[in-house]
Amino acid sequence: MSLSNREIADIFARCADMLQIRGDNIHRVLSYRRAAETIRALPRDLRVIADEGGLTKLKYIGRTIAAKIEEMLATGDLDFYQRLRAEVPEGLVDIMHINGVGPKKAKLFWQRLGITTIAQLQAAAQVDELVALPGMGAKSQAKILAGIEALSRRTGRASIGAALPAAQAILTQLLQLPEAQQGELAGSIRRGRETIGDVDILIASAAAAPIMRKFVTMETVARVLGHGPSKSSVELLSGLQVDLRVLEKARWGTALQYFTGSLTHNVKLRQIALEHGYSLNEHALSPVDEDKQIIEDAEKILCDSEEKVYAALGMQYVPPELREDSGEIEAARTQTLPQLITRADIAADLHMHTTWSDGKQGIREMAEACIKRGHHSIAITDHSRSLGIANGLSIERLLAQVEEVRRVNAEYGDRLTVLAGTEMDIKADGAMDYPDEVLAQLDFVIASLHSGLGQGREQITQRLLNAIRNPFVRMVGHPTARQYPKRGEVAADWDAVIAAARQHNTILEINANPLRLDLKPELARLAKDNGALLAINTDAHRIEHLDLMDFGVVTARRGWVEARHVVNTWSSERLRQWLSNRHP
DNA sequence: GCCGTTTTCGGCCCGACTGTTTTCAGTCG
Repeated sequence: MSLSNREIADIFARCADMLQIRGDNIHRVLSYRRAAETIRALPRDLRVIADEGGLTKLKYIGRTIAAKIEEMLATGDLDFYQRLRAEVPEGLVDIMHINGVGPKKAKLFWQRLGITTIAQLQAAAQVDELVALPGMGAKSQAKILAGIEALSRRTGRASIGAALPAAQAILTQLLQLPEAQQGELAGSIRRGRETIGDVDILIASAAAAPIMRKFVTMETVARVLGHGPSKSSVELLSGLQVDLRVLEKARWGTALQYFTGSLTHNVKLRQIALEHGYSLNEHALSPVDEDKQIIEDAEKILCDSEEKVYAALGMQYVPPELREDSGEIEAARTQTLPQLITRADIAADLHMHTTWSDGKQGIREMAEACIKRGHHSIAITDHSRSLGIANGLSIERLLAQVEEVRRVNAEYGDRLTVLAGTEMDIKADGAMDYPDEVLAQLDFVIASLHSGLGQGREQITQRLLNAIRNPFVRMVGHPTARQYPKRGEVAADWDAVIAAARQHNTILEINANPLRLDLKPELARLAKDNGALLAINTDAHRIEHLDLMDFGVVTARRGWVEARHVVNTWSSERLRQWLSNRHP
């Protein structure tokens, strides 16, 4: 049996943890961890890349790790991993993920008390066995117990759709304090990642204490995890962890850059700083000598904006969404970063539902709301007849809706173009849910996967290709069908899907709903690099959902997407023109 | 174990907080 990208990444991550517990060279440990991250973010199947002989061209994958990938692809297992497991009990990896426990403590519990599972550790803590260990005490033991409880409460990472409003609410509260001069969200939320581990907030102020005090006493705080003069951490009642840092306004640029990350982006930036003769940290650029030691009495460069940090390193300003060490550093050094799409470029929304199927508002209400949001065109795309649970439209109802849409469209004249469409199911057997003669009467046909999502790679790929090749299908909706945290993405040959989409001029959607964000950034980037058209749509089921567009735009930006790649940035005229041509 | 606009060898980011310590190790981001 063969292993998926995800499973291979997990095995490397576990190897890294076990190597670290064993006490191996930390840089060797980091190599495995970086390789795992590379594989996790990969938009393509490792097997395909391996067959092309391209494994060692991937970031942080050299000859040794490539050989291990080959072994896993061929045998479904990794001898190196099995040997590590024989040496280091695997339960220690879980123990290491308890907040406050690292590799050293995990090893200590194992070697002194024979503990190899979280349950054993919890039991030992409950009968005060940990306090006697070197470097441990009553507080450490209590912290570990709390950490175990937190781990069981934790449902994993929060969706950005849930985390962003919570984070903004806290930022707003803190900015109301007279001592707060400036504030912003940092970390993965600022980079627009689909899921958020914890929230980072930065405030500029000359007086940190009152801001920290306010932060740790907010009514949404469940417990205070740390409380120092420049940094505090809390866990909210919702389980979300929030970190706050307060700093001088003069150092705002270095601090915001530092705390926005990502880790690997920052590591590279620091290396570039050293090439320029500076040590870069959250406080300043500090001149260094030949041994890379900071020259104590030399004058440091303070940056009050991120632009100044990048400029000091001879680089273009890198938008936060690109800071993932996926080529943006190199592009910024050669002044060749893309001109990323912005919310202002979006002029249409081509995927939304109404009361005809499972939406909450009628066609006119959605149309009015879209005019308010500045769109020149929308597509009404209710569910098709197979999706009974969503009140999908029979052919008769669909044709009645088309008439209704035509009337509404006529009423709006030049103010708004309302396209008659459908979000049609790609059925489990690969057939389209409406016959071609019905589809021919529509302006905009979306085809989406809603059922049979557990099928194998070949079958799913074939279903997507059927849709893409259908002459009436204009777009594939939420192509991977993932829904966070309910289900992962379907397995498919995305190279083939994207190539067909390009050949047949079929749009691939970036669905803006924060639970989907599908295509994900890596696939969106692959799609635009290979010449496929994209659209960013809200899939709104009610008026408020129309405002989720920002999440889609951020996801597109993370995929290096420019306005020219996205159909719903086009003018009304160009869109009409494009739709009037039957595609090949 | 990876990587290379000084390098195929010798590096690999660095500061804040906590708890246990009397000057520091471990953890975290």
